[in-house]
Amino acid sequence: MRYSDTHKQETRRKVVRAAAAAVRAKGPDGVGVAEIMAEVGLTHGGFYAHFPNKQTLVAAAVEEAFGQSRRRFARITDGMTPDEALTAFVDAYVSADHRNNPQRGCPISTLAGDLPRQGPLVREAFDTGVANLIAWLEAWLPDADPAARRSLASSLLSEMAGAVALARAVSDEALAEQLLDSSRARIKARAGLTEASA
Amino acid sequence: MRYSDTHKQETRRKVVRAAAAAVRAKGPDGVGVAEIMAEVGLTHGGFYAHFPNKQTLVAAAVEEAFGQSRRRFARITDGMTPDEALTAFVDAYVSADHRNNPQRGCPISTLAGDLPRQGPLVREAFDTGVANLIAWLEAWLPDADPAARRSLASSLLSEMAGAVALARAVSDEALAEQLLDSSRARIKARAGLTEASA
DNA sequence: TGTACATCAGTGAACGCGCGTTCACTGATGTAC
DNA sequence: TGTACATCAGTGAACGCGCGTTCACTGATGTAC
Repeated sequence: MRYSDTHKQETRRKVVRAAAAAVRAKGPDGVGVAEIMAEVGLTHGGFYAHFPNKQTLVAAAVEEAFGQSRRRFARITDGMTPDEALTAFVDAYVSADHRNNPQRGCPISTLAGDLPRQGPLVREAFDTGVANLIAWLEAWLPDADPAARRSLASSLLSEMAGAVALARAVSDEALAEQLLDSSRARIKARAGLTEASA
Repeated sequence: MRYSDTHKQETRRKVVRAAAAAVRAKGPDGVGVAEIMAEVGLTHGGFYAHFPNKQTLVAAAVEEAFGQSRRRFARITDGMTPDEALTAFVDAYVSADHRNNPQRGCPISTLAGDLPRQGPLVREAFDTGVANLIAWLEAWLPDADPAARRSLASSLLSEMAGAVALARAVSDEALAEQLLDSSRARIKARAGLTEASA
């Protein structure tokens, strides 16, 4: 079967999107090539018409996952003031919904632990994603000297990613909720969005 | 070969200690039973004289890892005031040394991402370790109402674990350093240990 | 317009490999006599 | 004190399985004539 000009690119896109979800849900080493191909309705043998190896797909999946998050938040926060945007971001990130849906969430909280064991292509894609997100946060933070804003952005990202990863790691629901609630309130306070209380 | 009364228990202990290091270095699914047994000078077949299955060993390894951390910090902070102890803890936790030595570090920053995919025995051991560490931190925090102290302890732990996990995840050394430096300074400030600056 | 052909995305069997687990066996040593 | 025996921690071959990757093949369709 020969296909139209764009068919191959469309298939590749579908595979990358399926991988972006699967990799976040099960980890890079927890999903198989065959599993991802089956999700798109294909067999595993065809994989190598699109990617030289699994690592390349995983790297593309990490990029796609960062891209999805970026686009979603750009859409949601469109037209908002920096304060409103940052509030929306923190509320969405440090939330039970995010905790319960890693497959469509931020790749940082899902994949950080797997990254040290990944190949250079994957790590490069991850580095870019992290640096971009820090820059994004910086841009939303209230005025201050740039170094302090950068440091605060780093610190807030570490707490956000840590809280969500920890909330997923523990099986005690009450503990998970406490971790999310505590960090959500304190992150917003630290970003100058509300007065601290919780 | 028949062995002395305590021989079996000693072997078991060695296996668990080897597993505690290996699991933190490579993740629960990244180490094999044969690899751990070989590290103790044994062959894989003997494993099942000590453990019914791999999950049980991983759970014991997680407990052992938490125990090691707890004992080390109890030793280090012995005789210190709460402020000194907390400072020592944060400085050691959010450090390049901790980042570069996951095999003898805190299991939370290493294993959080793997936990959702682990069996109930492992998750139980992890929950206990997290709850204990939060309680430990609480006890060191300056007076305030208990709910606020608990919330602050949760929040600080999330940032510490997140910063170390992120610093390991990125391959850009400068970015890793920035993540650690930012969080270390801000965590200490938040815990009332120094005036914020970085 | 119609036809023969080349293309190449996708198929599915096969590969080598490492994994967790099983099992028949070994042999040093504590114990019973 | 000396000896025969039972024990059981540890051995190493073997198992079934799933993985990433390879490869000979297929067949629908764009293209050349």
